[in-house]
Amino acid sequence: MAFTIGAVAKLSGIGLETVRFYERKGLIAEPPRTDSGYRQYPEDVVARIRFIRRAKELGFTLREIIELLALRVDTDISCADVKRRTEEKITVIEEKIGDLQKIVKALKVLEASCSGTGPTSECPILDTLSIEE
Amino acid sequence: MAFTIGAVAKLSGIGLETVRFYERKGLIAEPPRTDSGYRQYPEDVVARIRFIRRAKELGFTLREIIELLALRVDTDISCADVKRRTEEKITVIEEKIGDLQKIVKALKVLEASCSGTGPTSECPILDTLSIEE
DNA sequence: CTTGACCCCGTACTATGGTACAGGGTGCAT
DNA sequence: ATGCACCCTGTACCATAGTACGGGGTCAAG
Repeated sequence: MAFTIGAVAKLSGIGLETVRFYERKGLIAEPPRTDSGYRQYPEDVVARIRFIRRAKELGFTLREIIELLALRVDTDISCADVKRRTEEKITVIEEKIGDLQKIVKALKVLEASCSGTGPTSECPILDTLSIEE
Repeated sequence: MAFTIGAVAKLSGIGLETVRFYERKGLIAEPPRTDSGYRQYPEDVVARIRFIRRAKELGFTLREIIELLALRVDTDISCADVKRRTEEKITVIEEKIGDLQKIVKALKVLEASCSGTGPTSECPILDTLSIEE
């Protein structure tokens, strides 16, 4: 028993339009159709979409997820490639965390410099942003 | 002596097209024009664009920067508003850092589970992503 | 045999922050 | 007076990840 697109969307927790979007983007294969043109999904597409969802939650972009999915079926590629991609992703995210921590630090300095009283014309935060360096 | 758009772009370190883009978005005012239609910028627009650049570096979106710039000239608004916005921004960014740290933690668990040998069909990283929860 | 829920396609639109033309006009120096 | 750098407008395009909608066809229950 094949799934309709609506059933797939419901079971995998994404919108129906998103299923078609993923098909267009090559994340899921074009399914067979009924005579009337309705998509007929094999059950495993739900697992595939859940894979996509989890990878997205872990910060992989759709492009990267396409690559991860391709790795799964390419027997010439070793598990080491997957491990390497994971390590690269960790590095990139850790860099992003570092950037954001610098930003928070700078914002906290600004915040501490402001007493929270008086007009904006004397606001040390805006003053600091306005200073030409 | 007014600046041409090219001079403004060079002095403030952004692209010429971006200056026009900021004008369309309401980040900088429409400048007076010469008879032939050339934009004639007052010098302070350079400082304004630098303000925009620094605020962007601190994680403010263009929309938020428009608001910050508006606060500067609205005398009815107090410095406390600026401080509050800064605090909100700090909170949002700290939440984002927390999310990314969770992601890194999860990726590190995956990475540690993988010996880096063997085919992808036995890769614990892909297996974990594939598990239905 | 009709009504409502579901499906089809194609296109356009959302937000974010720009970038890249095409097809002109202008300003200045040689 | 002509060549080159610079400017103008308007529109379209980039990536990212979808969402919305119009105008139609289909399926199943009552």
